[in-house]
Amino acid sequence: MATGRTHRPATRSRGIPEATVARLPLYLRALTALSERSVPTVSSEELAAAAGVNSAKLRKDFSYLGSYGTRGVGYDVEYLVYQISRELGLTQDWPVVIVGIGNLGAALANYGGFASRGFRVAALIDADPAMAGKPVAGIPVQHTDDLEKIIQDNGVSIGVIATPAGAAQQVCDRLVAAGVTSILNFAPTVLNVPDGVDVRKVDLSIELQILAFHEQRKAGEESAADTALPAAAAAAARKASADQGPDGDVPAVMPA
Amino acid sequence: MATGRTHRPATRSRGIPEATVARLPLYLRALTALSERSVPTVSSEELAAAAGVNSAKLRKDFSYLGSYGTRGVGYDVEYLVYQISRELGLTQDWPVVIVGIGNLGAALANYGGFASRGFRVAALIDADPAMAGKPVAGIPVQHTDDLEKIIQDNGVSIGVIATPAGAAQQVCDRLVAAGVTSILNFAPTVLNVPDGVDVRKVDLSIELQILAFHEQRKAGEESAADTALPAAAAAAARKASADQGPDGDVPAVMPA
DNA sequence: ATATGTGAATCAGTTCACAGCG
DNA sequence: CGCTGTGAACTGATTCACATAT
Repeated sequence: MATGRTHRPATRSRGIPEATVARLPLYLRALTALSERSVPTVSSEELAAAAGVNSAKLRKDFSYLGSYGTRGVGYDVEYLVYQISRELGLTQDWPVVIVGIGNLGAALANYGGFASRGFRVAALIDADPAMAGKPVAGIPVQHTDDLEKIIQDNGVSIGVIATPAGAAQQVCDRLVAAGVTSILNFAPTVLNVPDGVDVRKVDLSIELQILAFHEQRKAGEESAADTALPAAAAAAARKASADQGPDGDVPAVMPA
Repeated sequence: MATGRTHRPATRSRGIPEATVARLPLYLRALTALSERSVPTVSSEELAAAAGVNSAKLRKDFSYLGSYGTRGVGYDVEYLVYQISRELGLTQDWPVVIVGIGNLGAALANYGGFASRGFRVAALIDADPAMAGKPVAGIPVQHTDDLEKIIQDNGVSIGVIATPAGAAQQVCDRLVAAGVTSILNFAPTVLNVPDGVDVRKVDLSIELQILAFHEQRKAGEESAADTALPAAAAAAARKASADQGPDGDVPAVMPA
């Protein structure tokens, strides 16, 4: 194996690991903050601390983009901001549609994070005829019937789904058919999409369940889970947060 | 070196990989749907398809929980629902507070995903005195001043931060000091927490930037198919702000 | 002297492929 | 048989540690 095809051309922007891509926005945010404070340069150590990662990882990440630092000195903040922005495709304008203007959709439309950084809410779409024409975040809601036309007229390639779960796949199919190739899904459903379409999901319920898992573990670390405790011990367990062993173990057991 | 932190090879299958934990809610959702349709058993193949993963991964995941399947048959739906629920800590009640009742916080309070599965919105907290007493999703908003008391009175161990970025760390510190040990952060900030506190973040802006990265690459790839000449056809899509402009370097990226 | 950039080592997660059980 | 459960191989990500450049 490994005959041939393994070596990548060392040119930048080819083959950046997914995990690295996912951290670039984090670095960018930290750098932007530094830029606003007119900090001219930053070391991998400092920047890593600001982004909440370790410095070796950060350097490795940046090495995939190219050699943008200066040995013995650090990284030029402005220059890095520009390079990362470009790498992420933020130097261009991305029109986005939000489908499903309920509580969440409306909140997203109003969310500042959308407007910043090259993302522009091009249209809001909802299935409820009563919503049609009503402005949300200053943008009139349009009816689902016109979805395809809206996508095409605005050259939209990124769609946000904030519909109820039951409608999500259907909306997704229509978005994809109309030309959308990236979807951010807030509906609690697994979306099926053809190859070439990226889906990222944001799922509140899943995040909470993951937290609950760890929370449960903290609360009863030694008692096996064989017996489902009635567990109203949550309140009692709270106080245990104060004590944390240095290298752990021997967690306080809390009887109800 | 690194102080050989051997993961605990506990007597039983304690030590479920993080990646597996993150998928359990997905399986649970698929199983719940089957359960509602009164499907008695399901194979790893079918369930994997419903959850959007591959079947080997699913079987491996389940193997960390124990041997809950029957060879030649599959998994008992009801039984698995119970086992996964228990593993995730969903057989108990988790009171949750939401801090920051703006558009997003209100949407979260109204979100159905919260109410289901053992999570209960115990309180809504906001810094705006004008909000105090106003009901959101049927729950009166309380003022930040009372945060500590609210946490303690309700035995809250999971907090959701939906404040503006500037307030998030401060809120986080107070939550942790009051006994919260799991935080779901919607604010676009890296939170610093002591050991023993779990943070998960949900960041719209980051997700969009990741999508933009892939989107940009799709656009650029159509022409650079390794064989074709550098046709200008798809170059139109790629705005080609390729290298630094002759004059200003200042990128026109505005943060928020 | 100092901090980057990167091979090499390590660790985590995924997939394979088949033994083992119903 | 069919389908689970799992060692083994593999792939990807992280961390280490130091040569390298300023």
